[in-house]
Amino acid sequence: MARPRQALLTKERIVEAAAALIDAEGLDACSMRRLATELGVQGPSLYNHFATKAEIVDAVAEVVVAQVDISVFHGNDWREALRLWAKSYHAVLAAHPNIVPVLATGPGRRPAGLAMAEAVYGALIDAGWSRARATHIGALMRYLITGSALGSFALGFDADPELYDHYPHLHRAHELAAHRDAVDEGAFQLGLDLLITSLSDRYDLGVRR
Amino acid sequence: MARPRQALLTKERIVEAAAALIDAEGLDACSMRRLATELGVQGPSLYNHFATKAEIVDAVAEVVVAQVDISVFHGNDWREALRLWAKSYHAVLAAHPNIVPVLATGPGRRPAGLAMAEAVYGALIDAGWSRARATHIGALMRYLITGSALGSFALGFDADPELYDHYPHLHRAHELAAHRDAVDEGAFQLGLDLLITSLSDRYDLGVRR
DNA sequence: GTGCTTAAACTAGCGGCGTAAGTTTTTACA
DNA sequence: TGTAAAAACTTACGCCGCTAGTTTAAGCAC
Repeated sequence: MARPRQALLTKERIVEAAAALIDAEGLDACSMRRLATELGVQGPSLYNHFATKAEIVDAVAEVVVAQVDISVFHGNDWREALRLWAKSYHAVLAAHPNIVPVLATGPGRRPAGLAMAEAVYGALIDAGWSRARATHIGALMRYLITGSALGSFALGFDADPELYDHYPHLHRAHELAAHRDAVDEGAFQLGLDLLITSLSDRYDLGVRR
Repeated sequence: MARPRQALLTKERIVEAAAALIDAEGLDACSMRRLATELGVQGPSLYNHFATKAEIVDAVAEVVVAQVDISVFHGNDWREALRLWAKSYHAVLAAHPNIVPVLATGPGRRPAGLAMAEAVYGALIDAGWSRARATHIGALMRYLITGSALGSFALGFDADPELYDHYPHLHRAHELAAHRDAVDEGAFQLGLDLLITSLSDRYDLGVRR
């Protein structure tokens, strides 16, 4: 087939298919040939629309980050805004866990990531935090959110019960996987609570740097 | 060459070379052929000592985690122990950043990882935290530590100043990379402080579940 | 309308990847 | 001393990202 009368591919179609493939089968499954197959096309044809595979994956990351609600930074106290944003971010990553390793390396040049950084940092600055502290708080929130999204704590423990025979306190660790949601959600909620309440305490004491 | 009079490879030599290669050039550079070359051997020879590449990488992760100081859980108050352990863990990961993605998926079946989980969880249980809360706190610490080790927050922002023209609060974001250590260390220290002091407050109030 | 440039598909192929299979030689033990 | 296991080798398979060159259609200038 040479150039078709109607283009088979668009950037949007490619990104959509890549996102679906990554969600369904993981980053490794999303090879250029496989992705092309999903789109009914040969592998190298994708290079007519993206220069590299990294650009495609980046575009997927972009649409995922764009789903995070940053409107909460308007009209809310910085504490409440931070909490709502973190929950939204966490929920988005929970819905697309396979792309998290890409996001964990930072906003890079992605508009949605930069817009999010702008919103978070701006809100903290406007609240009166020093530039250094606002940066730290932003980084810290990212550590918590991506750290929790990156690998399930509960699933990090092998399910083989015998493995824990020699670790007296871990004798029920093989049950963690069954309570995955409660464990991982509970830890995230606790972390968010602890961080925001203690930041709030400092703030109220006037310690903003 | 057939079987040599003196074995060219041992598990230890392979793991040592793999660790050095990963530290120096990253996970991607550590291919079976490349690793074999470093050891003066052909690629498939490695399979006489390890069944898969994953086993080699896992062994590297094991020796890295084994460097974390878990002796601090003996003879220290749980708060102080947690703080000292977290700093040690953080320092180890900072010294071997390229292996962090492997650790971030959890202890799996690695003895050092399990021993660490045992020490942390055991200390929290012994201090009087409920099983659920001890699990949450352990997970939370891992989120903070691996989250901060995984990707530098400071380096996550592209160095191109023009990129930030349309983000009023980010106009100095391109300078972050230059202060990478201060930013990343400051955020981690802040997070550790906030988490431990607020956990300590709850604990002192008798809220241990 | 004709001709030129560009776009978007194709096929073929390069070097690298993890790993399987089979070969050769040495070592260790019955 | 004969045999089995160990540890190196070579060869090869099917993936991978990506490049080069080809073909045909589309869009635009004159």
